[in-house]
This record gives sequence, C-alpha cells and structure tokens, in this order.
Amino acid sequence: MRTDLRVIKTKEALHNALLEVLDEKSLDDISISEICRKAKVNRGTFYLHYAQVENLFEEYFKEITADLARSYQEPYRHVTVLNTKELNPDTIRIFHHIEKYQHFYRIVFSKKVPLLYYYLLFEEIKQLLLKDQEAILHEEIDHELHCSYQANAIIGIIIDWYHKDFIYSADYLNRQLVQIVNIQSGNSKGT
Amino acid sequence: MRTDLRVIKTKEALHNALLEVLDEKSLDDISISEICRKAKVNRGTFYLHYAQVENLFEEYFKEITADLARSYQEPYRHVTVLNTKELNPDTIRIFHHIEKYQHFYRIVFSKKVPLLYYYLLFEEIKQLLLKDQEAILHEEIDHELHCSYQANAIIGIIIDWYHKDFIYSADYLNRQLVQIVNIQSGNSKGT
DNA sequence: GATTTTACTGTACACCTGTTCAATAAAATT
DNA sequence: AATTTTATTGAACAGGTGTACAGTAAAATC
Repeated sequence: MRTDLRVIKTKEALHNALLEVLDEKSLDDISISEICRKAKVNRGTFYLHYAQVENLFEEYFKEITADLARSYQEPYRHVTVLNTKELNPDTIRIFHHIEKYQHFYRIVFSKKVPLLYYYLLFEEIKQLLLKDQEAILHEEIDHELHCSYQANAIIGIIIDWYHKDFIYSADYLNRQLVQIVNIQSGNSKGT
Repeated sequence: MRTDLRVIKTKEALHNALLEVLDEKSLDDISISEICRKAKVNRGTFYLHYAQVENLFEEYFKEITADLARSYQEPYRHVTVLNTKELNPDTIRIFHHIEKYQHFYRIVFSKKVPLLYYYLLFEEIKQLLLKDQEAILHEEIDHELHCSYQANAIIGIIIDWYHKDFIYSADYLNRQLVQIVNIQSGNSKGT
C-alpha cells in the first residue's frame, strides 16, 4: 500500500510543527530537535523520513510551485512568453504567484538557505517555457539553453524585487518585463 | 595597524586546511573542528574570524569574482553586451572565466550550498552590466531591473552548463548567447 | 479476530556546535 | 629592551547531530 496511517500522522505533525517554529525564527536556525519536541515525534523518526529540516520544508515548497504551474496554465493556454508580438502582460502569472506566496519566497530567497529551492523554482519556470515554446523553434539556438536563459532572466527580476522588499506591484513588473523583452524589436524598427 | 602577523598566519593556515579538505569531501559536510585540526588552530580562534565554514570559503570566492571583473574589463573596455548590433562573441569573457575556475563553480552551484554565493556572482555580473550600459538607457524601463534581468539570464545559461557537467565549450556558449540576444531584432527584420 | 508487517519509541554513543573565561604568548608600541 | 596591547589557547558547558538497535505498538493483511 502507499500510505500507512502512521506515516501520514507523523508527517502532518512535523509539517505543523515546522510552520509553528517558522513564525518565531528563520529556517536556518531551526533545529530538528526543536521540531520533534513540538510535534511530539521521536527524533529518530524524523530521520526515517527526512535528512535535514530543509527536506521537510522542500515538501511545502513543491506544493507551492505546483500552484505556480496551475495558475500559469489556466487563463491562457499555450500563450508564449517569448513571442513578443503577442505578449500580453496578463499572460504572465509568475509575479502574481510570487506576490501571493511572498511569505514563503522570503525564505526561499534568503541567503543562508540552500540553492536547492532556487533550482526547484528555476526548473518549474523552465518547464513551463519549454512546453509553451514547442512551436517557436529557432535554428542554431539550443532550445533548452534558450529556455534556461529566459526562465532565469525572469527570476533575475524576482531577485531584484526581493532585495527591494517587494515594493513593486506584480502588475508593474509584468509591464516592465514586456518592455524589456521588446527592446530589440523596438530598436530595429527605429524607435 | 591593519594586519597583525598572528591574524595573517591563522587565516593562511585555515585557508590551506580548507583547500586540503575540499579535495576529500564536499563543502557542506566539512566541519569546523576538522579544519581547525588540520590547520593546528584552536577552534575558538576560528570563531574569532568566521562564523561558519561558508564564511571562510566566501573569502576565496571573492578573490575569484575579482578575476571575473578584471578579465571582463580588460580586452574591450566599455563594450556593451546589450547593444546587440555591436555584440561580439569575444567581448563576453564570463563563460571563459567560469570554465577557468570550473573547480570552484562546481561547489558554488551545488544544491546544498547557501544562496549567498549565487548572490555574490549575480551582483558581480550585474555591476559589470550596470557600468557598461550607462549610455544605453531606455525610457520606461527601470535600468537596474533590466540589468538584473540580463545578468541572471546569463547565469541561467551557466546553470544549464553546470547541470550538463560543462560539456559545452565557452566559445559555443558565447555564440549561443549572441544568437539568443539577437532573436527579436532578427524576427522583426523578417528573417 | 488472529497474524504478520512495519512505523515508531527510547536509549545510548561519539562527535560537532557555539559560547564563555582566565591564562598565555606573541605581536605592536614606547 | 621594557611595556602595553591583543590574538590565541585550553578547558568546560549545554545543546544539537547522525546513527544504531532492541522493544513496542499500531497499522495492514489474512
């Protein structure tokens, strides 16, 4: 069978305990012992499921990036981000997603946290772009490399946003992204 | 005075010890105790200078990114990366720099390592772009946001490169980057 | 409902962490 | 060369880490 009731219960207890402690202190100085005390779970049991506190947090994070994929694909299906002519600020839901889960992304982008979360976010966005752009293939350009470029460029904007304490609105960043992506075509038209 | 001889000696001993241990195991499971034993330095002394093993490594990293800035500015001064018409594959020295210090960047990009190093690299590249592009300002586009976008896009390519175990040559990636940056202008010309 | 399977517990161990403090030794300053 | 300053040491502390293993209890299976 897939799910032993005992496993579900312990994992739930650990999840709740982590969320409780995350309100008090930052992820990097939460100890396994502390979580287990709060969850009333033996410390040995923790190691049966996870290796570090970070792995426990990872489970939350994956739920959240799942929401990213859902919200991205919902309103306009198969609308490309790179096909600049048709680029509509409303098609990009990434910034709104980050804004919505700001609390979590403050943790994900804090400098003491392992790179792992960054890669999870990167891969999620990259996969969305890869699917979206199956149609638009440029000769001589490695398609995957291109998506890595584009996905991480977007995260670059998010990093800037994070370092400025999320003062911009998601809508503003959408408009900026459209402007940036359109620079070259704008220039070559002579604007 | 700036530099007590004792400080220089201990730091040197710790630096050498770290390099020694890095050949045996990965950064994230090197203990402070181990480094101190090898360096013949009291553990308490370590904490007088650093808080974690990561802070010791950070000193190396900053030396390396200093080389990045040097090699970037040397061959062609003030040649822009974003002004696509003049973009020459030879002007971008970043990929060659990464290739040269591959051994270090394998550590920097490993998923267990703190995000801090990523930010150090990001900021370095962003600063290079910010200086380079003082001339080319686009109305309606936040200049800093634009550089964050561009800097992180380049790192996106590097991440892809890292995940493919650096199989591409730096020259190939330079050519790819030029192609990608030129996509829009190429399209609007009708190619 | 009885049996088998397996998740969890409690205890123990060697080691690492971060901090404190008086004693020492090696610098810098005079 | 004598004195002052300060980096380093060693020892000790409470707590965390990761692992192992036998015993227990709660599931799943029959």
